[in-house]
Amino acid sequence: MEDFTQVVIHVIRSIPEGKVMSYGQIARVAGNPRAARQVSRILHSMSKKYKLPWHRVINSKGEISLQGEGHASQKWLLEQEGILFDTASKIDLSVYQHRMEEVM
DNA sequence: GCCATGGCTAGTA
DNA sequence: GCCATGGCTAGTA
Repeated sequence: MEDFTQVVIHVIRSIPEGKVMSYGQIARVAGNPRAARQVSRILHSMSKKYKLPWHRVINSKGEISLQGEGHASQKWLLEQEGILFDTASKIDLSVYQHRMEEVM
């Protein structure tokens, strides 16, 4: 596995319960600000294998990016951790975003 | 080639 | 709503 992927996985694992990070933010912390889509790719293909808290990753607008069934289960999981959604089904990032220093 | 993005602009109200 | 962005897994041979 490549370095960048390794770091992204580490960062995702470090998101505490009840907090979220955005794809772009994770990419930034991992040292490549332009690799947001990469983060989505990693989540898509490696969440199971590496037991990632995939549901704690949302987009920069505070929305769940997944569509359909995935959307519902992600929302449910986040609510179990005490995260509140507004009427537009969005999360207040100023409250729930996990702040983190750059890694490596 | 795939991906679960993000940020900026035009164009409307 | 458009489009530039970029690192590389999974699954087959």
